[in-house]
Amino acid sequence: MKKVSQRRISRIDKRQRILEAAISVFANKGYSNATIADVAKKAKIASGTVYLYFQNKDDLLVKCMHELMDSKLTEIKAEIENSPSAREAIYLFFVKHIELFTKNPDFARFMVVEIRQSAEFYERYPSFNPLNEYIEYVQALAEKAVLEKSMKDLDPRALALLIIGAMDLTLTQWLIGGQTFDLQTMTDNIRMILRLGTTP
Amino acid sequence: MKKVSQRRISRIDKRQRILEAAISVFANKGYSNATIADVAKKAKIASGTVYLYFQNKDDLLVKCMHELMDSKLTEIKAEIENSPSAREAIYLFFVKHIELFTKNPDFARFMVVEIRQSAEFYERYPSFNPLNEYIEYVQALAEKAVLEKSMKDLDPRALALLIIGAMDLTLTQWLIGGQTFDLQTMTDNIRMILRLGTTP
Amino acid sequence: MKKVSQRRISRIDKRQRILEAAISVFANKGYSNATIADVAKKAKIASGTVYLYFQNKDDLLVKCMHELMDSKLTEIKAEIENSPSAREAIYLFFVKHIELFTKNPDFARFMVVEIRQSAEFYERYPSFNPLNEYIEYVQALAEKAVLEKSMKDLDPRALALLIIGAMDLTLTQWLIGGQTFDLQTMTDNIRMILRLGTTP
Amino acid sequence: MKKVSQRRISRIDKRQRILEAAISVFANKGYSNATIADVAKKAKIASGTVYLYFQNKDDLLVKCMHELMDSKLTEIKAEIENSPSAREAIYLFFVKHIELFTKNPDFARFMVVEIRQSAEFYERYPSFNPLNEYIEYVQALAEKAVLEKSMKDLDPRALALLIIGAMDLTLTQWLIGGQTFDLQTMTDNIRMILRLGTTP
DNA sequence: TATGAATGAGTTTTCATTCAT
DNA sequence: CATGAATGAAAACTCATTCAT
Repeated sequence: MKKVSQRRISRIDKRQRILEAAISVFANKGYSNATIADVAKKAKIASGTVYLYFQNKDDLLVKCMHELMDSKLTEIKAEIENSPSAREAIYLFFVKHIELFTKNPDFARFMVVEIRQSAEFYERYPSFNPLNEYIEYVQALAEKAVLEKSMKDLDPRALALLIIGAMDLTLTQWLIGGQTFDLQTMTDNIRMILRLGTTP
Repeated sequence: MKKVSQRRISRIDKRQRILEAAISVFANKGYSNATIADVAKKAKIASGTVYLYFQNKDDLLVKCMHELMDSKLTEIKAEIENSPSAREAIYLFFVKHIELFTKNPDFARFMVVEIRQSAEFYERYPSFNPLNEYIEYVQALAEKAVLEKSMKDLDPRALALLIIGAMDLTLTQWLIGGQTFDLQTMTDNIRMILRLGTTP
Repeated sequence: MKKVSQRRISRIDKRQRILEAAISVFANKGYSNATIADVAKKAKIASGTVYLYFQNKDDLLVKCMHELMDSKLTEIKAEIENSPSAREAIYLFFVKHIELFTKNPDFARFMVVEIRQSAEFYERYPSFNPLNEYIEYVQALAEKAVLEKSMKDLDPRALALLIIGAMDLTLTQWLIGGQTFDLQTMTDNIRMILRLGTTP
Repeated sequence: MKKVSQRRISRIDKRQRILEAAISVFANKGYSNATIADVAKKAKIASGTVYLYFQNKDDLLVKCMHELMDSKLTEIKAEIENSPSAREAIYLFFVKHIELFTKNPDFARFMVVEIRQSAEFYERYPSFNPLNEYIEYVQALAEKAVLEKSMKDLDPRALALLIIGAMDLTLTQWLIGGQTFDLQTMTDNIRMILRLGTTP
């Protein structure tokens, strides 16, 4: 309402615009081949401006990661919070994730391609493991499912890796294969696996 | 024994030395951050020599990929060919893969990190999808397992993506987490999942 | 006076400075032996800056050519426009050209040496024939002279090639011979030839 | 007849083959863009072999120059030695030169393009001025013609530069223009000029 | 805040030249 | 004499980052 807060909003907007531009550019050209000038052009700002919002190119990548993963995880969580069981929640997690990322191939490309970086990158940014939150969330759901007895007694972390690994590779193949791919079969099979060995 | 054959052997050796150096360097610094000079230094040759064996840096990456994937797939196949059932073969595939790559972290790092490249890279090298052979092989095993009735009736391709996706993410987390990770739990759970819904 | 116009002027200045540096460097080392670093050093800028004003080294050469030929041709035209006859204009063209280029040996060297490029260069830059304008201009003068009856009935194009060919080789020999060369004799003889076979 | 002399012949042949290959390659790609490997390939020898016959790439260029200019000058001289007058000899010199070089565009290209080298090149190879012999020969003919009174009293050196300059530029334009060019007109005009101001 | 011109370090790639065979 | 694999110096070009405006 006040000018100041309007300004702040505009500042946030600009930061957001840069992040979105960066995700798109990184997704399509790859982090190393993308230039700050590319990002600036897409965000319709001068390249120097990027450095008013982010420390450097690496920092921009890390912030893109968190931005994307956090916001998507929040969206997905919201959509599955009313699931009847933890098992169903895991299934829905898979489905919603696939839905969300196939709707926006740039996000999918970014997640699948850029999330893996060199060993050196991990050393430089030790906190950088954007999949962790994902894994931990699914792991928590799996723990709940086991307690609920809605699922066979599998190790929760193992289950989380299985689900997210499958999700990730499914998206990868969908992207590489020119997006011709039967995603439905994949989700059906995941549901079936989750039900295996349980009574209902 | 003859000069000629000695030369040819040494030529093959040199090519191999370059490939191995490249895999190691790419694994640790990432493809884009690695320089041809790094690779040459590691292979103990002059940097120009790399270009006698490979067209350019991209070509070197592609050849590393094929070299690594083909040779490892061959090794794994050899080890599991006497499995009592296709189901067991799939399980062993998982185990052997994990074994083989954790024994050589450079290979693991190379596989999980460098196998993903930008959309532009895939457009430039349409044949570049090194996981394809892996997926197809596991898919074939899955088809056999379903026929054998040793496994529940899951879609073979879906199962292949599940297995390899899990394998890939397991290795990724193992690498990122500083190689402290209970791989045994993971393999046990995979075996359990493969057995789910079957009689024996 | 305003900042903006100052900037623009300084931009044009810089482009011009690069062109002049390039002409000098190319003239002395030859296009292929000259490096962008040489040019930048002479222009007192960073080498990357060259690429803000020119696409690449070839482009820089082509632009030097046009810059030099166009500006010199304009200068010469201005000096001979009041000639009493077309025949005299041709003679003056020769004299002024020699004067202009001997005053600045870099230009001369650039013109006689760099104007010839490989067959490949002409294929890549089909518009690149900087002598064309020169030839066409003299040809036009020759046509006029024939109409004026101030000259014998020679083919205008042939005459243009004769004049410019002589001019070019004269400069070449003057340059190679360490600039000891009787240019006066040459111009006198050209005048005499132009008069041959005419009444006055 | 003896083995030894046969060998020597084969040595000379190989040297000749290299020279011819070099002229062709230099003519088409330009000296700087041509590689020793190109030349060797064209001469069907190994690249190292070039260095058994020539000191280095520069030396090869200089030797090509001399080879070409000397042999062609000799040919032309032989063809015009029976001319009725020195004036006619000059005219024939022009005609034969054009004939000889248009018959072999590689030679023409080489002569017109590669004969001009950077100032640095002339400094490194002070004896390198392949046109000199040409000029001196025509100059001598001109002196004779003046004595014979078959030509107007022009400075012989000036006339030589005029003739050879015209010749050179005529070839240049013929080459650049894709070899569509009326050479006959040019030679006719040269003859006319040579006759100007003389009685017969 | 925002700009975008300038910088110059860093990288891929080429190729003349050498030398072991 | 002939070979051609290996070398490594050199050069075009790119781009993250800075800073004067």
